[in-house]
Amino acid sequence: MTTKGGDGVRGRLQRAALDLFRERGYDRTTAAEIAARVGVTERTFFRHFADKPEVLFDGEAILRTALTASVASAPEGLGPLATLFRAFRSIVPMLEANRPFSEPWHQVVAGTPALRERELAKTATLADALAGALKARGVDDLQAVLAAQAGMAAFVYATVAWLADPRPCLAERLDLCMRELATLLTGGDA
Amino acid sequence: MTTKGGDGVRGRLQRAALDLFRERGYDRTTAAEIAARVGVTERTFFRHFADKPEVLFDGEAILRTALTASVASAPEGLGPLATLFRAFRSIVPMLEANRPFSEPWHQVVAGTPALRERELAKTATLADALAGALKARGVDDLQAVLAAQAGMAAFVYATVAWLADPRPCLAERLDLCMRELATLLTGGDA
DNA sequence: GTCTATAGGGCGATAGAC
DNA sequence: GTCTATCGCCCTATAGAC
Repeated sequence: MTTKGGDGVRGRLQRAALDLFRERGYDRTTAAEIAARVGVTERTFFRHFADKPEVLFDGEAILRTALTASVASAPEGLGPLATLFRAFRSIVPMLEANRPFSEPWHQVVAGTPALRERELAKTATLADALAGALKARGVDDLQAVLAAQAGMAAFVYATVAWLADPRPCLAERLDLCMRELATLLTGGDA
Repeated sequence: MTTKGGDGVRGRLQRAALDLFRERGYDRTTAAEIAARVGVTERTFFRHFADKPEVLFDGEAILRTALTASVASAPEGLGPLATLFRAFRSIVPMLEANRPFSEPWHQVVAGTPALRERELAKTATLADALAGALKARGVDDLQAVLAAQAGMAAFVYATVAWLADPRPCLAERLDLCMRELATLLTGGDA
């Protein structure tokens, strides 16, 4: 859900924002202060980001691209959930490389209602994209939406737990969540 | 996710807000205008609702109370998903009675990014509460969270489809979504 | 209730890249 | 010349402080 950001103004704004949110808290930090730390004006901040929360949510688009590409290239005949888990596993290295940035990022987001709300919106966008990618493979609408929602829930659970404690590793946690999901759906008497 | 609201100032503010959002759109409507239509000041609006979007999201607390009560009173030994579906079925009459209000409400919310974001937050709160209610019955954390998320996804899908088209009825749509959830895994090898 | 700071949009001006 | 990034200033509505 995050990325380090490049060397341009945009990336520097993102890192300055995270630093300031950690120092003073999200609502005690103004967009003008973030901009000032980077040496640009408040107006420039809002040209890069539609609103204040958006400065911390650049990463969703990257994850979305990687995950939908994986779904599209999955072998024929693989079931919807299995296809999704293959996709999640494929981005594990990316997430592991990004952990030093994701860890403080997640702490700030988790502790700030306005940012949690935006995170939910981004997660929903991602789930929608995954459902769409499944539909492109011939999965029907309802199945695609349910698989994407359930799969995302497992992915988020695994990721959050792993950010709180790196052991066991993310791949192991993902496998565990996926298996629990399977037993939930088949084992329970609905 | 909604309620008609009573005859008090609060309920009248909610209905005035929905009307105005439909007439002019959400962002072309100010909190002061909503207050004025009801005959109170802007300050009174913000005494009742923490922020502007909140005026349309009173219903979540009511649903949450009803659903968690149903989960708590479910028969022993019922599986997590079955427990949730029993709860969803129990509120079908309430939702059907509220349909005349929910239908325009959903159109406004679906068409307004700021409101969709708030709706996701409310849905997440509801899912958290359901996971908590399952845990109180002895379901372990991961299973409870996954069941609550998957169940909510099915519930939302059924409700949205039913708001778009009343036939088949909500109860039938719910049953269908629940059954599809169970067959998610059988379609492919996870 | 009143007063105020901040979010965030509109618009034209400026400066460099090409 | 155009295109793009930034600035600066004006504005209103939100929402918190008093």
